[in-house]
Amino acid sequence: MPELPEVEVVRSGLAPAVTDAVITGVDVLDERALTRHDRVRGDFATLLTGRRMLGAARRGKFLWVPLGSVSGLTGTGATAVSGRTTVPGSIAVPGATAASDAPGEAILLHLGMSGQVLLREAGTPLERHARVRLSLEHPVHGELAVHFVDQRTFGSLALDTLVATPDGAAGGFGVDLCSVPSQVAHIARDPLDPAFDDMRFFAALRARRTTVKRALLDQTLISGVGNIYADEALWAARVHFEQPTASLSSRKARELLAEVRAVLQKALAEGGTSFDAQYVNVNGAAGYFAHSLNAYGRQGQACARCGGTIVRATFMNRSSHYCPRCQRVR
DNA sequence: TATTTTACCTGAGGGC
DNA sequence: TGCCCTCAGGTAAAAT
Repeated sequence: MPELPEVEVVRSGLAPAVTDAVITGVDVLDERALTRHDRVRGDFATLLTGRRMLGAARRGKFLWVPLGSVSGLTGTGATAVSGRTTVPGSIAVPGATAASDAPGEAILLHLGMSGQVLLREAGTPLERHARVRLSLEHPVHGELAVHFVDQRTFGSLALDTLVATPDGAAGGFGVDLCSVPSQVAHIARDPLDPAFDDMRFFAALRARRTTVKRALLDQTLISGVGNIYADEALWAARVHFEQPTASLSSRKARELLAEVRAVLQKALAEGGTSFDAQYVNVNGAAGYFAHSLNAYGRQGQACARCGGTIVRATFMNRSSHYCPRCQRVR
């Protein structure tokens, strides 16, 4: 499932292909892929066509592509047929940097449960669950296509407005701009973000009247952590998933945050976690971190640390995996 | 206001 | 073989 490492793998693969590319066409194959897009702003395809992409950024599990101004050719021939908007002719503007390129908008993207962003050569046949296709003209790589593929349709794209970050730091990983899409503004920074405030996180943990795994999954407290890496970090820190946050000692809270960072970084180094075809990088390749899991999905198997048996418990209508011998509520 | 629960969604896999 | 049911889980809205 796409959590921070998987989304970062997608971002880093996407960035070189989209930076300075111009969107020459947008195919919306399934409107459900645009549930985050506010139709009042206008038609998604029309709004995007002719825009220049300035890079690829990420905070937690959210991705966004800041956009430059509409190219000079937009409005000279953009057509929309059955959801397809196309600007005829070459509209690549390599190296163009106008004052109007100040990014005020971005393509927002969330992979949901099963979303994939695939980088394809122009004309590549669409995948079975392809929802949106962006056709690009890149000054170096030429014609490219970005396919947004999503089996369960929990993922979504939108054109969103960028808003300033309250702390004045860069909005996310991959950009220097001190702004984030409005739909990401309420999401906390992720623990790999240099601007993540450890002390603020610890204070929030103490103030919450909840349990530790709920807190780790709360994207307004710390972003990027999902069910898999929450279980792994809790296992590594020897913390039970139902430990009340207010009862965590300062030392244990620091240890837990360190383990969250460690597990995310290790997963990132291994290309993310793939259990099936639901997570792949922009080239369609799977990650290897599933081989390194110590708790998630290992119910009935021996704990690698103490030899106890890993248990799967029901938690928030999903699952939680832990070792009852070395992860106890204290 | 803070926290918890539910809806959304599709395909794989198991049981009959 | 085919049908039905359960399960997976991130986000946001609804409920408590």
